Amino acid sequence: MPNNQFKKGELYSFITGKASTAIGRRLQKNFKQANIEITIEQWSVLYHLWKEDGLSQQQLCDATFRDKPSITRLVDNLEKIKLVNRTSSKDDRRMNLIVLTDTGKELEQVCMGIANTTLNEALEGVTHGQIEIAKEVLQMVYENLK
Amino acid sequence: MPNNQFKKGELYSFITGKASTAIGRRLQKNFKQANIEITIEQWSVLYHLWKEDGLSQQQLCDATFRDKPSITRLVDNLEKIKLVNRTSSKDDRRMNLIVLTDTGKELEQVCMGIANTTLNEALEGVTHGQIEIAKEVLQMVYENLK
DNA sequence: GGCATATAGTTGTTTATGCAACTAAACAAA
DNA sequence: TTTGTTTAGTTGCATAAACAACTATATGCC
Repeated sequence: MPNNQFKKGELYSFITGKASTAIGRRLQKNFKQANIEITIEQWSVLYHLWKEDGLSQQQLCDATFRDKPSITRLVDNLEKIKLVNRTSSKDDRRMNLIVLTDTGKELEQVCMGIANTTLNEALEGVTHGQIEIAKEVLQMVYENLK
Repeated sequence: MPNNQFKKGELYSFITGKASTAIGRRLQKNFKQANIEITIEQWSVLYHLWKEDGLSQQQLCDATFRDKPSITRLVDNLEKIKLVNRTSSKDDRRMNLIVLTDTGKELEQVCMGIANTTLNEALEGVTHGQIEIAKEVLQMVYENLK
């Protein structure tokens, strides 16, 4: 992909990822309107726990593309608002298994509903084919830089 | 775009924007390797000043999709490392015009080179057609949520 | 001119990120 | 068993984001 195929202005949109930023902001706003007081970062952790409860912090790092300090502090804050608990693993005492509280579990339905609504707002007028290609490109970019 | 066209796992990539995050991190790393000590957020401000020097903070907000406090503090930090100066406008004394220092101007060549290289790394193996569609989708998402 | 309103920018607070340095447990090799 | 290495997680520090509340200047209207 030679340089000269890009105009500077186009380059910028890619790097700063304004579209995904916009989705994140909208999601946060939609959570707030539903009186759900969690950040999108917290949501992204909960999202993986809803799929599989009791993940270790390291597994959450891999799943959310965050580093260990970020997960430490996100889990700190999720514990503070009583949505998850740390329980140290019996197999390997180095590991914390992060387990949803009942309140944490109860949030899944409504949060995933809001996430779906938000995505539909974001993708209005975009065809299924376009979405598939966009996903492919994003995935390739991610793989290239891994 | 009905809900059932999305699997949950796909939804997630869109919202968290891991690809653009990855590009940002790589860019930062490439700057660091070239001994350029600026953040990608600072770069995104400089980028617009290189295109047009003497923008107001409000213009930088619009250009970078950031809010006013964010720009205030990015300009604070850019002033601290002596890459820009605030000069209050004579036409409208409410406005600060942000002007590149000589050092700030000198960074353009090498920084834009690194940005281009980074983008080429990121987009290796992605066709021009795919990129065009991805850009369209991101633009539509942004417009939908504006 | 004087008052209401809009606009430009700043400050405070909470949350999150990235990096480096750290502790503690597990594991592997001699 | 002791020594060195890897792995899991935490802490400290600087930078940045989002939101609300604030100051100061400009503008529009009577």
